[in-house]
Amino acid sequence: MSSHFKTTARPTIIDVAEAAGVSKSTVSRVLQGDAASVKPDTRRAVTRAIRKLGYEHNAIASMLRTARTFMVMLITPDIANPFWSEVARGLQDTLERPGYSVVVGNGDQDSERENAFLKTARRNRFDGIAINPTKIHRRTLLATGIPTVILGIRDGFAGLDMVGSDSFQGAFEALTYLYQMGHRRIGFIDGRYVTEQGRARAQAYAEFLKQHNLEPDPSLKVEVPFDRAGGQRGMRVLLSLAHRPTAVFASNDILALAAMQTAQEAGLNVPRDLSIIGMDDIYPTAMTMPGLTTMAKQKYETGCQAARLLLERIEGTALREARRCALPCQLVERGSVAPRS
Amino acid sequence: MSSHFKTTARPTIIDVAEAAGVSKSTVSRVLQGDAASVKPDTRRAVTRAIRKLGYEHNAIASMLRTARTFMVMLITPDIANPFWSEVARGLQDTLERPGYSVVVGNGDQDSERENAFLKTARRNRFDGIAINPTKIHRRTLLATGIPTVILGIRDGFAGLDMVGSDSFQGAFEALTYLYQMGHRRIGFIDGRYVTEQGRARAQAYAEFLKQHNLEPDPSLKVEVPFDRAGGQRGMRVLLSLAHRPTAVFASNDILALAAMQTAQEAGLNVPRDLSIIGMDDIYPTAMTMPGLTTMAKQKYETGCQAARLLLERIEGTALREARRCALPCQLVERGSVAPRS
DNA sequence: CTGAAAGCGCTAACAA
DNA sequence: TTGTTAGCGCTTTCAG
Repeated sequence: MSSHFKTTARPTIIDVAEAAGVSKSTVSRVLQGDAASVKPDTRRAVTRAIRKLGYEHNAIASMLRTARTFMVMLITPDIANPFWSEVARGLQDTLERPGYSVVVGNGDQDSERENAFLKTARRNRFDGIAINPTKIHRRTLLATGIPTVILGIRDGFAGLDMVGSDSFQGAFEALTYLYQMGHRRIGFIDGRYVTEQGRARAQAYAEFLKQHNLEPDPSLKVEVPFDRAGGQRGMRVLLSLAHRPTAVFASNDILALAAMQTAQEAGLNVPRDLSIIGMDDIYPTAMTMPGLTTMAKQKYETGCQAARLLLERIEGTALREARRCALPCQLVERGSVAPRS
Repeated sequence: MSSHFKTTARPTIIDVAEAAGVSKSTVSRVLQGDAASVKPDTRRAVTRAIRKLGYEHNAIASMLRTARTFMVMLITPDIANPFWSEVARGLQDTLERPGYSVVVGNGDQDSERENAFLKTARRNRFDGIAINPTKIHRRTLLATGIPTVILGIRDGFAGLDMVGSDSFQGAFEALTYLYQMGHRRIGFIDGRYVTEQGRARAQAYAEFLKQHNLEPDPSLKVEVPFDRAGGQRGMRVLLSLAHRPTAVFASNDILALAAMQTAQEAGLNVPRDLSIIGMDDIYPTAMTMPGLTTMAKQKYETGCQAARLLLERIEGTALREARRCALPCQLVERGSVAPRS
């Protein structure tokens, strides 16, 4: 079967105008739903002509004229990462109603790639940008001249709207929860960001120990890269300790899941022998046995909220002040944490 | 800190022309890298002016003129589904090089939503469409007049390029693998599609039984919806059988994972008491204990290949014939299958 | 309430 | 090799 698409010359607003016996301004008016300024009869005639000719509005032409594209660029490290794909979903769903499309760019923690997407956003005159910056600086973002919202709570982005999760609160509550379950010797697998960020969890850990008068034991805290191998290594280190922890908090679910797997492979029963709690609440946490207890970040909601801030900025209804919106993490109990035996 | 973005009037090609003392055509030529037809000196002068003025090419204007947008619409049921986000990644990575941006639309198995995205693609004069159609028909797609590639191997889309996985082969090999591991009594948790598709796996199951002279036992095959609850129910039914299977094949990993969890909750040891194999190879399969053995679909590669076909279609270098590309599934052994004891 | 006219910023013949 | 010219299809004053 041969493949071919109709390449008929599409009718323009002028064709419609002729067919309806009016001027193109009038057609344009009904197209824009300018209700008040077009007589019902005229409107009907135009509508009929539109349908008859199969006319389809050319958004490109109107973009050129109005300098509005209804396009938003979303830049995250990787859309295939379930965390970001959920944020993306929230952003898209919220932006869809008012008619925006979103282009997603995978920055891959790479300066050149992030910049390339920024460039596309500028060249294509996008109306907005939502970005989780890894290698991009505040100045660069401001210089685009395009309304921008930062995904994640980060320092060094003054003057830009920001929405993310309250990691400090999340980590603190995770630790407090373990404490309430009777745990006193709590390990901490700390993901090390490539960038400077992410100190919130470590600060929460320190603060937690202090508040509960727990002796800080350096051997209980292990810093690893933010991936499966890291979680594996972190757990191995903790298991090798003469005086093992009874519970472990990991900076995110990837680490926690890998840690749990590692503990199980070592013959431990989770949560009987060891409790584990993570952070983020990504898709796989419900799939394991036991399910992973975690401090859920509101990923979808983050995307929605980012979209709202961005819309206000684009439409100019926002206050001049940059806003910072930290959504709280919420405990989701699944089964990887038990009272200390 | 107040938020404000420079809203300087951007310089146009004319400003550059003036500054460089040439005509705008010349500027346009160097902008398009029309190397042969611009004297090096002139080119340099223009380049300098561009940099000096901070000129940035206006893609919208050139879209209007050239009728090319370098935009592609990707429509899948849900980008937050790890399966589709991987396909998306492949598509994006491949389309990025030649300068295309991709807008992702979440169809949600909803006719209206799918149609809305198609409409956006038309109004914005997108150059291409990649879609996994759930409620959209061939005619509608053809009528867009936009080069389109179907994601997934499906009937009823004659005349359109198509790329997906060979589910029949995948299912057949999964079953054969179980057979080779000594299993003879093999359960089948069959995901029921909303649409008519997806019979390939059931056909493979039937064919497999026949080839190996295994008596078809209706009680071993249970049809369920394609979600976690389905997998759970499927496994419960199989476990309730007087004569239980020793191995189970599930239509996809979501079902398989839920089934495995259910079996474990029932006190079975996987794979010692029961072997389980899935299909797709989604992200969480590596996170469970044991890891899920599965027939991997080449998701990323599907996206890449779809992009390639689409590019050929857009650039008109493709044959007229529609192409159908079925990528083979590959066995990934993780630990949920063991020889029959 | 409707029409005429002037572009938005760029590309692409066609001349020179 | 470069410039001139005529739009791409739409929106938006400004008149009437």
